[in-house]
Amino acid sequence: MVRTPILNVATVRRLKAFAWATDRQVERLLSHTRLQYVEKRTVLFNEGVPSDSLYLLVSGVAKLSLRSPDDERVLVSLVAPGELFGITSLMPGMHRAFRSEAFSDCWVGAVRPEVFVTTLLDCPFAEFSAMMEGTVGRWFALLYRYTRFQSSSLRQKLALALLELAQKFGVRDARGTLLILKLTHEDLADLVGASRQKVTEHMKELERQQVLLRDRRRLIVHPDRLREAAGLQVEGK
Amino acid sequence: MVRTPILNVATVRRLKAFAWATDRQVERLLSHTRLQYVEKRTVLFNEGVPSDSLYLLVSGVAKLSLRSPDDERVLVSLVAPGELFGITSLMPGMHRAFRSEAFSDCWVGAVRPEVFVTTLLDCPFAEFSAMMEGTVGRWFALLYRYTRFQSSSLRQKLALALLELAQKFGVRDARGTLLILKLTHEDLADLVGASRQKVTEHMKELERQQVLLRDRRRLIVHPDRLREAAGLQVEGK
DNA sequence: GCTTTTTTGTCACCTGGGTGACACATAAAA
DNA sequence: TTTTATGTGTCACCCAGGTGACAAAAAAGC
Repeated sequence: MVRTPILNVATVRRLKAFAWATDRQVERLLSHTRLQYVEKRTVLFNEGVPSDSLYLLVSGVAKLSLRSPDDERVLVSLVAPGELFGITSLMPGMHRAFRSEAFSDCWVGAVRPEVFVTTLLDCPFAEFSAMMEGTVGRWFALLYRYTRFQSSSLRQKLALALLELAQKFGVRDARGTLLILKLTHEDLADLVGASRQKVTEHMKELERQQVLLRDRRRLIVHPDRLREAAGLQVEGK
Repeated sequence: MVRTPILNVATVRRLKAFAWATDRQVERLLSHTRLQYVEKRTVLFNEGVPSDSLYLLVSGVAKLSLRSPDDERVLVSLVAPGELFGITSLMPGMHRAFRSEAFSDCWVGAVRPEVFVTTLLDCPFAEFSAMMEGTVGRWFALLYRYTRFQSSSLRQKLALALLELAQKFGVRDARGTLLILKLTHEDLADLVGASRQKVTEHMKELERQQVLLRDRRRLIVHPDRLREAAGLQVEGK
């Protein structure tokens, strides 16, 4: 059997977690933290599920990953002792962006995000989390896009980028979603990290397939067809 | 000449910015916001400089980018009206991660981050920003790594990943920095989004070049040589 | 309108990295 | 110790996407 570690203020300090918090705060926080043992390979949470806990890795190594469009596992990050993870729980109603599993046998501490915020910050959770969403929410979306880029073909990256643009800059139109900015193929190439020429080829191909069309220098995309053309999940398989 | 837009509560609501804030709060915030016109292609801030302002894009399109190891510009994201950007200013002492410039002529509102936080959240800036750093700081680092991955060779990605691991899991050792986890080449491959075989080849090559060595199944890396071998910035050119 | 500059479209050619296959080494299990 | 499973090292071969080059088409200046 495994020896349960002691989780007290000294331990937290040694882990360099919550460095900014006072001893009192850390103590209060710990009294609401439940320590759990997670055996290697065990999944702590899956991507897509509601997020209701914040985790502190006490010992071992945890792993964050996601499943790419073509069903491969992308290892997003390895979590070291002392790190907080499961941060989506700090944003209102946000679902887990990544799967988390034990890379080696781990001890983790779990806290409810409300407790975490109110203990360490003395401000209502709802306000804090709205603030988080309004400020770092988009950054998170960016990270999400980039992790998906990993292991995608150029065609898929292009689709992903266009979908994001459609969401940000699109207005509904009889023919689809009109992007209200003038983008050159070069801009798109820079955005997806590809060469201008190949972007031109793929764009042409996408026009041929009727998933997007151009009105002078403005793009009109058809999100659903785009998702489909790139083999991204339309059906929730 | 360009007509100055009116920046009032109604405008902010239309932009769907600060959706969670009350009218009073928005009003107060606006009274501390200076509106400025930024002409297309003008740089608002550069990566690496201290960050002392938070920006709201009022109209136009802004662009975030960074310079990759081999000196190419990577377009990280396009910012739409209503979005906040320059978020590094919310974390203590953090420098700008990206360059921001006007993609088209823009109007932007600039606020001091302290004002932003104290107005909308009623909690001391120092505490809030420490909290931010402790929670989303690492996510930010991840985003940073991924944006650099774009436009890097496998060799560079590997170097970047190993450097990150050395920072998280490394302990000083007579021979360099010892990584205290057992990693297979397959794990590394998943981390950088490459095939196991190629990772093996590059790792072997790196061992030959003495930038890393193995003690049984544990890696010992030499961060400086690693950075150099991958052509990353050692000198602050 | 006419020029100049910027984009787009399409080549032919090259290369980094993916794939499958298999031998060898190392570690875990029995 | 022997067996079995899991990593590592190295092939030969293929392909997506990079590069350079250049003509045609659109925009932007004038």
